[in-house]
Amino acid sequence: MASIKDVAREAGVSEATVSRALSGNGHVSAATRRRVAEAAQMLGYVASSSASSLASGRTRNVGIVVPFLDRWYFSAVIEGAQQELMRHGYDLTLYNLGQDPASRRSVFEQFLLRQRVDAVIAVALELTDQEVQSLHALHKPLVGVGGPLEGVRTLSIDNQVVAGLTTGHLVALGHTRIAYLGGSLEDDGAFGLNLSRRLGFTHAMEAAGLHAPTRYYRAADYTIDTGYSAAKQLLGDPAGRPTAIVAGSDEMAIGAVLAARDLGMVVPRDVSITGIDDHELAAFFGLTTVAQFPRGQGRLAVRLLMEDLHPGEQEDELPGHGLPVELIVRGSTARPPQD
Amino acid sequence: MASIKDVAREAGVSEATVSRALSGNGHVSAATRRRVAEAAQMLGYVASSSASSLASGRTRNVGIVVPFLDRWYFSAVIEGAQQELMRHGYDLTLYNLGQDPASRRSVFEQFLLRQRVDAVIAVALELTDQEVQSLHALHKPLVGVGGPLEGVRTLSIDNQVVAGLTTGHLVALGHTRIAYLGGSLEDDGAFGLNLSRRLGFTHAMEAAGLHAPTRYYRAADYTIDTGYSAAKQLLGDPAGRPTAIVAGSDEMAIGAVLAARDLGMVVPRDVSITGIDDHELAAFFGLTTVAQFPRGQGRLAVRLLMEDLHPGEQEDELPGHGLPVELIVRGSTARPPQD
DNA sequence: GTGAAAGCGCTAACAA
DNA sequence: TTGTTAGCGCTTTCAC
Repeated sequence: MASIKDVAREAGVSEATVSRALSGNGHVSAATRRRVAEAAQMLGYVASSSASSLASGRTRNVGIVVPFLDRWYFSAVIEGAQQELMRHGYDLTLYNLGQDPASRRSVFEQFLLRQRVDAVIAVALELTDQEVQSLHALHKPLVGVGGPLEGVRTLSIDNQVVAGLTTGHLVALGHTRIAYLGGSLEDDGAFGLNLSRRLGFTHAMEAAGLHAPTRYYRAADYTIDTGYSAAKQLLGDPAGRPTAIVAGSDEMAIGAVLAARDLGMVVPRDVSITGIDDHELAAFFGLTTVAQFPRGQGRLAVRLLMEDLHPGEQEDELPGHGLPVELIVRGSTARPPQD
Repeated sequence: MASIKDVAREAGVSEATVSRALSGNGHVSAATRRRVAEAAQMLGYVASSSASSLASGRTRNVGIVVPFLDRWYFSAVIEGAQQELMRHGYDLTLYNLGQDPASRRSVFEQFLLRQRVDAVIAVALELTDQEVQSLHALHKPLVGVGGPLEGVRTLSIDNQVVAGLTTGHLVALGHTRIAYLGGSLEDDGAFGLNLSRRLGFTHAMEAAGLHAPTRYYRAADYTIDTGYSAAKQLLGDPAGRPTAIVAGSDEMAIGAVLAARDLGMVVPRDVSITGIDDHELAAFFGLTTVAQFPRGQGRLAVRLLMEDLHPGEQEDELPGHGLPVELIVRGSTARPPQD
């Protein structure tokens, strides 16, 4: 492995100059810069990140903490963050909390403290006060994605608005008997996510002068599976069943679509169904939904961090809290059956 | 941030002793070790990874290179690897090749060369010769998961065997008109994955004295979407249609299940369908499939690396090439219709 | 614009 | 078993 010393010798300059020329910090004449660049290229020199980190105190690495990996939303956020980090020459180190409490603890008490990262992105995390403390104690730039953390800047869509959008769409189509399929309020650890979406539904209904009876509210836990079961309950009894279902996520909506089909119903002729997310499967199932853009959220989180890490280099001002969302109308919604 | 010097002072020993006590390298008396541990605990000391890396040449970090993130298989492998790495006190840095050629190049020419990782895991990568060269040029332990790389140890299931398993299952049920739905042979970049699975099917058929006509071979590209279309073609014509479909992946199989339903067929009464993977959705669709265990593959990859990185510490011998697979029989397969 | 030199915080000989 | 010492390879003052 060629070292900075080799490059210096090859280019006929001091190590300090090589460092300056390659990093862009400090003034170097154009000619020297070129000579150094050529020497580095020739020798295949790439600065050792540990030496550089130790000397400068910057690691060019960002940590991302997630509660799961194998869900569409999380991997999309990670992908977006990674892409943007790479553009800035940063690496991404992954901390997955998982379900094991011991490993969870060690993330906060060991891994994040090793001075390996310059900043941290926390994705949709539900943390104890102490864990939030640990994050703040790092004294490093910190940004949350997808869920508010005590005293942490967070990128989050307005869940109430989002649920209102799909509900409003159905109301506009003429539906009056609309049911809501969402996360349970009992274990709404996820930052009031369940509550916000449900409130968005209820408010949009009220705004239209409508009211959903209690039995039209069904709980499921964001999987196709539980969405399927809940929807079967909802649609099983032909008398007084809803003509539309607002689901709190695409997975639950897909479950509802499949449940309707299994009951011999045709979507959207017999029942309209909406989701939230624009999940990768949403298009296949022709689901009307509200897209949020997790990849963009990951990218944006990185941009915010870069603003802290390299002040004055931002290319453009960044949007604040209201992240973009978009109602995507597909084939799963239509006017209610005329009976 | 407390440094090793602070701990040394607090514990009344030299820095070297602190290092030895905390890292476990070198002999330290039990009493000293305890004192050092207490001092470290008290001061909240965690060794700086860059300083430690620079001095020791070891980073306690492993790089994982993947072509995508947002697919079930990859995130599962990553999750498994991450878990196991954490057990060993290692971090995981993520390199996603993505579709942009420039970023792809910089992974091999910049990022991996920064001495940030002790070893590399390459997941289902299709690399150019030059890229493989770059990996070898790192002179670091290297292991592939899910696809052979020139001169790299690789963990891979036997795709031919796997396809043979599902085919054999259908044959045993009495099916004779069996179709194959798999990746196209034209762009079989994925290490002959498409070819191997198809061969597994063909051989199992031959072994049973059966033969599938050319029109029973249909190409799709591992998505629900394309599986759906291909299956519709296969099942659309009631005359001479197959009684069973062997799909080369669960996604394609799920597409086939949905296509059959849309054609008014009942699975498995009218047609049996099998997949490969045991994807997270397989259980919901009642899919008979062959499970491979990507999480376990990620874990195993790490174990192999740890054997190189810390020789003589392995807890148990590791299995070699034949990774475990298991035929999972669910409701999507049954005896063929009696006509 | 460039060089000399100190030092980032740790580990690993080597001595004792 | 423990301490002393010399780096690891870079960055960053401070001179010039």
